[in-house]
Amino acid sequence: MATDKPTRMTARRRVLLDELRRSRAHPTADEVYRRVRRRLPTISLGTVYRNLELLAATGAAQVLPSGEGPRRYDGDARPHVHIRCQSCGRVADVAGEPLVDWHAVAPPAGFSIFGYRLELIGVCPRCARRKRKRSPENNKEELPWQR
Amino acid sequence: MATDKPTRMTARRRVLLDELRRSRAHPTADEVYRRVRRRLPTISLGTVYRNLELLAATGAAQVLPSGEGPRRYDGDARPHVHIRCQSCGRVADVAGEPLVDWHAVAPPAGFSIFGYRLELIGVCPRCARRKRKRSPENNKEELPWQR
DNA sequence: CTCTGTGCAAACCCTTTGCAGAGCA
DNA sequence: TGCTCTGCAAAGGGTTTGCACAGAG
Repeated sequence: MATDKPTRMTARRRVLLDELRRSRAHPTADEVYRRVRRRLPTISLGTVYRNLELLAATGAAQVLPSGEGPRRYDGDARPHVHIRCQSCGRVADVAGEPLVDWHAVAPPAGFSIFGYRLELIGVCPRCARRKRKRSPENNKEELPWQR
Repeated sequence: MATDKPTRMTARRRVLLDELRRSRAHPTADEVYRRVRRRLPTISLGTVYRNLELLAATGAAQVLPSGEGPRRYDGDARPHVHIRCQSCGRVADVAGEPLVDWHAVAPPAGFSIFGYRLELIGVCPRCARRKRKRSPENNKEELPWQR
């Protein structure tokens, strides 16, 4: 279950976390799976899901707060802001905390606010280039596990 | 397809939009479906999905920006902030724009920023009450289409 | 009359889960 | 040894889609 803490540091767990930390690509479970199979050819996708959730639950990694498409994971558990490419879904880290100030907002009666989810939206270099060259249509591109 | 504009105002389209506008509950497609069947008992869930996406694409409605769980729709297309209940997923409107200032942030080289997705996180009155009464466990509650 | 909209059901994508055997402490 | 972890495959939730017929303009 997602809320149980891992009690054992197994080989798969270690490799999974290592690969996640090596990547700056904020990969999906499937992308982690494909990459980690180089080192653990018999690992199963279910194990990848279980361990990513487990690592996130223990604070060793984090799940990206929402966004369209498949869930993305980040081996850097420190709180930081992300930017997501509108056209391909690629996610990158952003340096510097954007200012979010909600002291002037009025939540509906009875609601208490204790945080927020923020994600910047933009266009990644690759998609910007592609759009300039090709026609303004064709906004799809798959997201390879990069670096 | 999601990017085509509707060219005909059909009865189902009209009723769907009407019900969506009547609700303040930011319903999921399935919740819209259940409610709209009172007026259109033979409507199909597929039609609800198609039309909600279509209405959002034309600007008559909006899709809530991300969040866990099923997609939610809003009959009020004007930009405004939402707060989501951490324990039950219920969404409500927030009055007043929180300040988000990203001029001091540094996007990765080549990225251009053109917006953000922000959602406040909190606890709704119902869940706050439930937690006070019952034990601190048991965080699930289903989300009825309310109001 | 033509072309879009719709119901139906199957397909799809992503994620979770039950089970029996493998492996860590 | 005992309890967790894992692979496998099936199930599950939410959403999309192909098809043939119904309906708007």
